[in-house]
Amino acid sequence: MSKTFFEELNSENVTGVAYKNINLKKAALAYFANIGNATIADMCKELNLSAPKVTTLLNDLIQDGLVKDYGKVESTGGRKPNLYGLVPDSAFFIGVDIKQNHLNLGLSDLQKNLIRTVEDLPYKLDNNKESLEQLCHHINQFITDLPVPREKILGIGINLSGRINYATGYSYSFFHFDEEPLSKIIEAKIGIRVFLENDSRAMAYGEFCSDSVHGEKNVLFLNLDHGIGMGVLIDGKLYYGKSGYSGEFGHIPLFDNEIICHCGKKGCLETEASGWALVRMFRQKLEEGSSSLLSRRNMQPSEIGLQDIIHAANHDDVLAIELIARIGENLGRGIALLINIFNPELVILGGSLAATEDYIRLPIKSAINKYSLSLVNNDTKLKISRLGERAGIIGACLLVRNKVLIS
Amino acid sequence: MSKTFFEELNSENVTGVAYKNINLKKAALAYFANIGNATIADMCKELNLSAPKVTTLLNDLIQDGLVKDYGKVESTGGRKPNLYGLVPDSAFFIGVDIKQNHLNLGLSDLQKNLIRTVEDLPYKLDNNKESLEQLCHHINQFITDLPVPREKILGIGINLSGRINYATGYSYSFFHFDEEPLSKIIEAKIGIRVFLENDSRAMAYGEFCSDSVHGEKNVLFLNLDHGIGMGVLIDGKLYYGKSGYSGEFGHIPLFDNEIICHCGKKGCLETEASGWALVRMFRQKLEEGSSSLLSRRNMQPSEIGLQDIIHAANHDDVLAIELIARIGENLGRGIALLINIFNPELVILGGSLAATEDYIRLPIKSAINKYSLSLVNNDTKLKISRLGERAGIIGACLLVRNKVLIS
DNA sequence: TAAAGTAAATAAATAAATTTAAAAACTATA
DNA sequence: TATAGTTTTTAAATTTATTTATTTACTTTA
Repeated sequence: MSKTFFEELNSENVTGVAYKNINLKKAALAYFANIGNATIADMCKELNLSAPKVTTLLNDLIQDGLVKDYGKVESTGGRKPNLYGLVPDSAFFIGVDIKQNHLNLGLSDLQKNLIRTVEDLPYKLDNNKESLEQLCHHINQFITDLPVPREKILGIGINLSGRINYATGYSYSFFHFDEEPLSKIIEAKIGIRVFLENDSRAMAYGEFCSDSVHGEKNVLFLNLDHGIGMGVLIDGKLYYGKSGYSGEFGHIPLFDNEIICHCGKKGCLETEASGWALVRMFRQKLEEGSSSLLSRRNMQPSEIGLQDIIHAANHDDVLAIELIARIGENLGRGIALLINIFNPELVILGGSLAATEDYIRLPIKSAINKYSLSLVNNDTKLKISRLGERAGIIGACLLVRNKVLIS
Repeated sequence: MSKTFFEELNSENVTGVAYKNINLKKAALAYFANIGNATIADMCKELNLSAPKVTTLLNDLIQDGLVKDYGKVESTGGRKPNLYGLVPDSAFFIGVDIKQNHLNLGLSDLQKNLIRTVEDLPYKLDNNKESLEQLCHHINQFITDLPVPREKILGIGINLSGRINYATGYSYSFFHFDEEPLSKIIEAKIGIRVFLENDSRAMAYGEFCSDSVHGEKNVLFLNLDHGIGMGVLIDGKLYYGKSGYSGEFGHIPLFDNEIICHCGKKGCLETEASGWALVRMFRQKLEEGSSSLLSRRNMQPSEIGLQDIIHAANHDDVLAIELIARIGENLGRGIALLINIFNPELVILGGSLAATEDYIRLPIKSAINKYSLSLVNNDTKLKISRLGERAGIIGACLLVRNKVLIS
């Protein structure tokens, strides 16, 4: 029943009143999707329709199985209105967050509820066909294990790092073997619509939809991990740029050094302000004889990873805290620049480094004050991500939901 | 007649069918404003309405005096359609572009035609009440000299450099004497609605509406003058940020020098890549004994201004060309960063330095290639402004037109 | 506890839009 | 040059949405 509805939703060559009705249905669904449940009166205001029209519209959507009557709700005097909203289990979405060394998978329903997650599933992201095969296998396994019929899953959102052209479904940094776009290749193997997204942008979207954001329309999200990624919300919408490559904040030429970045250039922000840089600095300090919780545990410098340093900092390791402050200061200079350019209401720090909270936030904050115009930076709040590691799967699910439901 | 219409346009507390009709009128006007003239069939497609409805809508607008029938036009076989469009002289807009040492004024009609301009009117922009008084006087004089009745002028757009809060009408860098917003103060003295805008953003808008831009939706405009300003077009709309302070590209901390910028900070892009920087470098070179067209004309280093250097470069002065190339290289590093962040389709170079054309464009281009990711910068075209000095008044007029007509 | 007041939902009446059909204006081809 | 084919425009018919009025449901106050 609902399947025919989603077909109808994307049908072409519909004109006149039929077209308008489809659009009204979309608008109603989008409203429910964004706002949650609503009364007929709410919908009248939102959609500029009369009560009888909204009533028939809702009845149609109830017939389609997408909307249901949630019963009466309190009123400010007078007859209690009925509340209507989406039927949570009428449709589902899958989010896949591909990290360097593991996979996070999640399932959300129509009402944004995260029903099930599988986190830290061991998986090695390599740029070869076996790795891609493995990925599809994991996704398929996840789906077959779900207590949800396959046909109710309307789409899969996959987050991948590097250059992704969201619109065409091409990935340029990973799995770019064929003529066909990567999204189509995975789609063929799984049999459900696939949407690729840049990992940082997906995390950003997850965060934007969370309660970190209250009505702010211009927000920057920074994914502070080994690399530095960014997602930009402008006017309440994700910003892509021409081909979806926007937000390459990690590779802006901000330093005058001789360190070669992963991108092949010199002087990138990532060479002085990323997780890679932190690991490099940390190892170097140890080799120079500095002491740390980690060295006292007899770890070799070359064995030490980013997670170890973050963990050490959160256990009051002075060297880790010092170096994170240095990273933060460098990063803050970069963020100052973003604030001058974007005049955002809010900057959210996410990714694994954000777990060090004020150890990274405060140096960033003071660098922002130092390097950006005060009238401008007074406008901007600086927060730590609420969702942490989960931002990725949540964002992936919500993006697919949006794609299918709203646009 | 048309006056009552614009009142109706902004009337509140209108609901139901009356509200919808006002919205349709707005949509029709916006369509004409953006696209130009159109046939009934075009409007049907655009507004998703039936032919009879569009006919009555157009008749209403014709009654209001805003739209007229432009007669028949060629067809692809079959009956020739009638073309409808805005009545050019049913409404007018004034644009005022305030420069450091002069004023440009312009009048445009409803059809975007620039009817009259007064350029290079001597005026000294100082941050005091006399200067503000002078400004109002000039504007008033311009208006009384016009062959257009005052009541047909629906608004005045004023471009000012520095921090402008477009929404509230406050200017923070100039004329910030009173509690009241500057726009209201000028409005009171002239008796016509006033809209303030940041100068670079207004120029950007002028350029975006010109034929430099063909369907590109994500465009950056750089105002290369004494300072460096930027206007950003995102998804076809001007980007403001939280309070309208976005685009402070000149004050990003990109250099590690000891030069104090106008903003009070060190290391700003403006200290190494602006008109001010060019003048400083040029004077220094002369003092160090370098030779130039200008020194051979017996000009003292301290007398030399930006225009002189631009003029010299365009007359093949080697020193000027060399230093402009250096400025261009520094600027290019900044633009590379913007390209990484925005992935724009187009970057337009405007402002007085853009008049040196390839002398500035080519060094910028090569720095972009050097400092930004190639997959990203391959997406971006780099053009010199078409409108030159006029971008300001055109942008100011068009912004007011937009404000009154569309939003 | 009844009556007055308020808001939501529904029904009937009315207004407004779309559809369908027909007329008008033009092009292309036999 | 007449006729068939197109496309626009207008007119009439029909559908659809809005208004207005009424009923239902509940709150508040006398």
